[in-house]
Amino acid sequence: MGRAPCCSKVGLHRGSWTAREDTLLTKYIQTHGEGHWRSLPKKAGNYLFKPILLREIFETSFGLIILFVFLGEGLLRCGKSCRLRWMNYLRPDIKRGNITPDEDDLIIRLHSLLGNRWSLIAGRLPGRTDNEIKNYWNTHLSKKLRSQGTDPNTHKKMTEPPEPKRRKNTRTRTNNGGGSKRVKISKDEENANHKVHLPKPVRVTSLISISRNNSFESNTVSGGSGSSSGGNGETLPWPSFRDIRDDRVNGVDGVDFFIGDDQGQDLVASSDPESQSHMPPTDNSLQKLYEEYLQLLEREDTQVQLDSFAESLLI
DNA sequence: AACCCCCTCAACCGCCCCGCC
DNA sequence: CGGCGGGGCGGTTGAGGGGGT
Repeated sequence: MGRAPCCSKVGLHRGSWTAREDTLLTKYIQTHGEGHWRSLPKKAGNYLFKPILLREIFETSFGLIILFVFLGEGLLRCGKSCRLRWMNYLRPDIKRGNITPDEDDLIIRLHSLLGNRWSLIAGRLPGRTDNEIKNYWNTHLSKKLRSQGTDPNTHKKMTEPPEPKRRKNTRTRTNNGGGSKRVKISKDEENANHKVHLPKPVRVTSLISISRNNSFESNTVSGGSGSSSGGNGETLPWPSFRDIRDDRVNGVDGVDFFIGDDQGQDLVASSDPESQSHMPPTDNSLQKLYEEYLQLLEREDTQVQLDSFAESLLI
C-alpha cells in the first residue's frame, strides 16, 4: 500500500538517540548541510573513520603519518529519523521549553485561524518546532482552553461547563484493555466537531531551513560538543533571521507575527542594526494580531475575511 | 516501599506534495 | 504525462518519570 518505506528498517536503530549519534549527525550536517536525508546515514557513517594526523607528535622524522581510527558502527538510523532529530532538536537555533505566556496566546490565536497546521504555526514562532508546539498544544493548551470553557477545536465557548477534573487514581477504573492507551477519535467524528477554517493546504518552506549550497550567508557557530577542529568556530551555511524576516514580514500588511524573548532577540536581531530595525516591539505585534483577528470576527463577511487573512499567513 | 495510574514528549508512521526525469 | 524519489506534515505511539494511594 502506498509507496515503499523510506528505507529498510532492518538493522536500524530505533528509539532514543544517543549522544554519539547526535554528534555524528551534527558533524555531518555542519559539513554538508541539510538534505539527502535518505542517503545521509550511510554517508555519515564515513565519519566513523576519523583521520588522525600524527605529524605534531612525531615531528617530521617519521614523515607524515595518518591513521584512520575506527570509532564505531555507523549512523544506523532511518533518513527520516535523522531529519526529524535535526529539525526538532539538534539545530542550533532551537529554543526548547519555557514557552512564554505571549507564545501561549499566539499559538492559541493562530490555532483558531489555522487549525492543526502546526508547521505554519511554528513558522510564526522563531526557534519553535511544529512537534514541540503540537505536543504543547495537546498537553497544555487544549486543557487550558477546556478549563476556561472553550472548545479547543472550535475555539468557541462550550455550552456545557467543562468536566470537573477527574480525581486521579480511582482504583475502580474499568479496564479498557490498554491502560494508558488513549481513546482514538475517528476521522469523521473529529471532522464533525472541527469547524475551524482550514485554508487550502499550501506547502511552505520551513521558516528555518538550511540551504544545501551556499546561497545563504554564513553564520559562525561555535564548535559544539566534541569538536576536534582546534577550537575555531565553524562556518556553517545558515540562514540569518534577517533573510527569513524579509521574506515573511510582508505576509500581512503591518502585522508581524514574530515574537521573541531575549534569546529570540539575540537570534533574530543580533548586533546588526539593519536587522534590528526590522524588529517591531514584541507587545505590539501580538496586540495587532489579536486586534486584527477581532475586527475580522466582527465583520459580516467574516468567513471571506478569515479566508484571505489565513491565506495571507501562508505566503 | 510497592504498586498503579497518568502525563509528557521524543520518536515513529503513513500519507501527501513537489520536482525531476 | 506519468512514475519515482525526496522532503515535509500531522497523527499516533510508547518509554520513562512523577505522583497518589
